[in-house]
Amino acid sequence: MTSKEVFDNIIRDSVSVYSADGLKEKLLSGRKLIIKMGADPSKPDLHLGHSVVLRKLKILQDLGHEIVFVIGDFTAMIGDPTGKSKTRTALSFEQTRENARSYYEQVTKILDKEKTKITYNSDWLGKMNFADVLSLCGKYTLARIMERDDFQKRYNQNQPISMNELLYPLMQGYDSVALHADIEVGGTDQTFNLLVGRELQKDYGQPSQEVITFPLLPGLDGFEKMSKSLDNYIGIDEPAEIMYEKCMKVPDNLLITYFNLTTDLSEDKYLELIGKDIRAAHFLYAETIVRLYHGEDAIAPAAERYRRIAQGGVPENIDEYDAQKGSRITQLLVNAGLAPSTSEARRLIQGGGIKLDGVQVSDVNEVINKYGSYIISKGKNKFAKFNVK
RNA sequence: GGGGGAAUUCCCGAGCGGCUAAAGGGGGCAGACUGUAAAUCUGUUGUCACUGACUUCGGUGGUCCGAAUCCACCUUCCCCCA
Repeated sequence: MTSKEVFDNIIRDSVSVYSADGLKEKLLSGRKLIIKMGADPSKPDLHLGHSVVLRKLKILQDLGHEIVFVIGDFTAMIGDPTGKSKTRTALSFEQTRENARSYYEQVTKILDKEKTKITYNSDWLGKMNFADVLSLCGKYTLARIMERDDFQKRYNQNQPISMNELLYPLMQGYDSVALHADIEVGGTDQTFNLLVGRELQKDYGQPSQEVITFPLLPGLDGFEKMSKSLDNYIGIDEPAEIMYEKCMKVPDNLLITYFNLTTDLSEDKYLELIGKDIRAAHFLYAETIVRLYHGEDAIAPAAERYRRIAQGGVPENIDEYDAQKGSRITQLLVNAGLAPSTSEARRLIQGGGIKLDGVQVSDVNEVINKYGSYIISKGKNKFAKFNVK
């Protein structure tokens, strides 16, 4: 793609660009641009939601621009700005480096290893003294900070907002100053923070970065945005067969969105199929995603496994556990992680959700009293094999 | 600094001395129906050695035969006044 084509591509697929003229000018200038993207320093589990932005970064990278990830290790030391988790523990230095390594590894499943750079915002934020901080704070006003919708919401609902949280956008914005970023990209939920960077650069006498926001991918539940903690995600690191299975679970009404945001297929390849045979369209989607992250060879085994389970069969390669003769089924369920407690295991049996070698278990006290191998299943697609010796 | 309110199980939220492992909703899990989708209906949702026992209602200590419910102190949050 040429710079012009990339520009058109971005304009088409982004939600907003601030400003489009500025972006066009920078892309056509022929300069090597510094493109920033912020990254959470907690243990990364990148999923298809992240891939939406990463895939655009790849296009920019292919044009020769420099992609810089900012690991927010300094910001993480202070706490969680969303107010959701009060108990998030501060990460140690070693943890942040370890997580960054893992982040880099996942990110380079999409991006070019050589052309991708990782930085840590503690490098500059950690060196600022109180006078520097005051000077930074002086460049912004409370009213402007309070424009951020989650601050506003929490304020109106009488939820606490601590002072350091108010500084979050400033810190993230200052990252752009420190990097001399030309462009910053992120999901639409990041809009406010990204724009603060734009303002701050101006205040520090730099040209303002261009900000591009991309749509958030809805999760498999069809309501929330895709996220690890809500367990509604398809991870880019997951085994092919899990990916395949999850792709089949994408809600029907979101399949177009998923095709659009996470694959390279052109609309004519899937729109008609979705209208005609939604199930076939799901298969196409699953194949496309598995091909993208695991290659052509991974498709057939994953599809085979899926089909077997869909027909009520038991897949190959399920987790195996040793068991003692006389063990209760409830205990085995806990051992295999199919139930978090024996109480839950009992409920599952009472609810008819547990099968032993394909036969529904009806007695919560049922015991395995013969030697051999047994397959216990929970629901339609969770299995564990037990070898009783 | 002064005054007033609040803290309940994953979340929201009822309960205000025994009938309370704690209403109701959301979410989760399982069952039926299906395409391992959605919608709908049903069950379930503290733990365990499970017809019983144990631990839970911000924390500590008390009153009482008995406390999520009453008292004292502490912690955190919100509101109003300054």
